[in-house]
Amino acid sequence: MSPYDPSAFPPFAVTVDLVVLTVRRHALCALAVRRGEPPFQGRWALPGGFVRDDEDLSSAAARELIEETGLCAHDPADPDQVNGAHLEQLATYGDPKRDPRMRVVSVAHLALAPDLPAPRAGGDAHSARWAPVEDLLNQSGYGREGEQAAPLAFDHAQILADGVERARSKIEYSSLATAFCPPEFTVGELRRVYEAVWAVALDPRNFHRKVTGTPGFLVPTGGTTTRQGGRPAQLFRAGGATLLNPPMLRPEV
Amino acid sequence: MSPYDPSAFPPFAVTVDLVVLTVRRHALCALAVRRGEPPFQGRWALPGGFVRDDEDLSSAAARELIEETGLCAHDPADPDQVNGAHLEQLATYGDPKRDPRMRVVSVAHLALAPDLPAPRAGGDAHSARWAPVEDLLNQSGYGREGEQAAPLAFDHAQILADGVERARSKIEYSSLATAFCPPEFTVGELRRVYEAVWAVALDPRNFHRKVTGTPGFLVPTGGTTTRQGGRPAQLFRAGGATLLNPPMLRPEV
DNA sequence: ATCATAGTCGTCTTCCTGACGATAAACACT
DNA sequence: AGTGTTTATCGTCAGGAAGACGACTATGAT
Repeated sequence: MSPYDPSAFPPFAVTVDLVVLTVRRHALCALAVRRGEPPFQGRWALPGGFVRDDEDLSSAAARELIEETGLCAHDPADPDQVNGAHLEQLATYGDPKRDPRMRVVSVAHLALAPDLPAPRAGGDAHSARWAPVEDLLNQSGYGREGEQAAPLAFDHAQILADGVERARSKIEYSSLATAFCPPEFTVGELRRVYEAVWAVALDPRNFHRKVTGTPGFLVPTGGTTTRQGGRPAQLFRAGGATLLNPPMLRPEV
Repeated sequence: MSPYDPSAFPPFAVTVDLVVLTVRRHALCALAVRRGEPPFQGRWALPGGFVRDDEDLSSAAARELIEETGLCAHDPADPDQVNGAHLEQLATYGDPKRDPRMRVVSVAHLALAPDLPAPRAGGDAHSARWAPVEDLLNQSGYGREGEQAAPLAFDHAQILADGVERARSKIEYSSLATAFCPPEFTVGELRRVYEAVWAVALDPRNFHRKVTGTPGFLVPTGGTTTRQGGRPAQLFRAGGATLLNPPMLRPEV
């Protein structure tokens, strides 16, 4: 058996699927596209597509992210950044039966983005929308417009759940929560990100002490804002630190 | 373009590669096999192989693990356990140039095993051995027998480095370090695992207080042992807890 | 002027950790 | 038996971090 013999190994299709998360209206939301073709025609799914012949996995994920969200450019110098959004590999899903058409291995990626304008549909999708992850994962619940929420296509509910769990745990020990914020943000906005992702309420005073006291997490820009009403707040940028030590503590219960 | 048209997507070969870690003689070691065929003939590589047509990724990883280490059985009830060893997906590597022969996407898995007998060679490998990860990653160093250590084949040095980093961080906040221990072990043995994986020295008294004080981490079996010389130590089994809260703290520097 | 809303600074208590002293129980010597 | 060595285990103390929460500040709305 020659190592070059193509019959020596079974051929697979390889795709990337994207869990794109953002925080809108105090809720953690994911990008979902409606499938225009069978199987699962008309059902919601995660955006994704085939990896091209000469393309790295991360490049394919960045390309799909740009296509689906309209983010403009990818800085090749930082493979984890796509125009302000964070992008990382999540996990790979390869159950032989996960796609009824053929053997497909999907390399899922996780993207965290600030609140973006309404998504544009692309590819084989009839439409795309930001949906609260709670609605997408809770198939017995109802969507925003009162429609019965059907479960996501393929194994995308599992992929989404894994992505949400990754995001929830990663903002504990890294500064990734800032990826959900615009370039300049207030402590309160950052706190609302944590509250939305973890679905908990945090004490504003202890949160303020923690994030401003962690070296390298936040850098004051000097400006202030009144975006949220109330007393004006200092504006910050994300500092250079990526790992928070000690970490943010997620409340019990 | 029909969704069933095989020319609509490029075909890939999909493999699993294994980072199998264990602790031997106070050092973190990985399983390496010597390649018997080109490319990289004669070089050390991680064990691995093609995913079969009807096989899940985790099944393929478990099969390779059993083939390479001689572990006897896989309990389908717990997909993270292979006869005492822990197995989890690590990451997927798909650079178009990572294999000079063809387009190969490799789904790397991480296995943590107690000290096993000398490995048996299998598949296309001339031989297999446990090697300190430091030797395998430090291509300018020398191996145990004084031989010049060549870098690992393909991108396996990167995969191994990622696996080691995963193991190092995961024993901080999970009870996974017990996967490096036999079914019954002492606090001292567990401490030597942490010391080997992190390559640090830990205070035996504080370590003892920490692990025995964390609920669900360790369960006393009632027995004692004198395996290491000195005063007999209590024997423990791994408790049900998987997440350690608060985590073990890795010393700075 | 008063209220509602946010932001920011402090205080107090509790818990956890790191540093390290002291004791206990085995073995290897002499 | 006695002494030293090794490892295990318990205790004490000081410092740091986090939760609970009081107090004050600066805006806009009524």
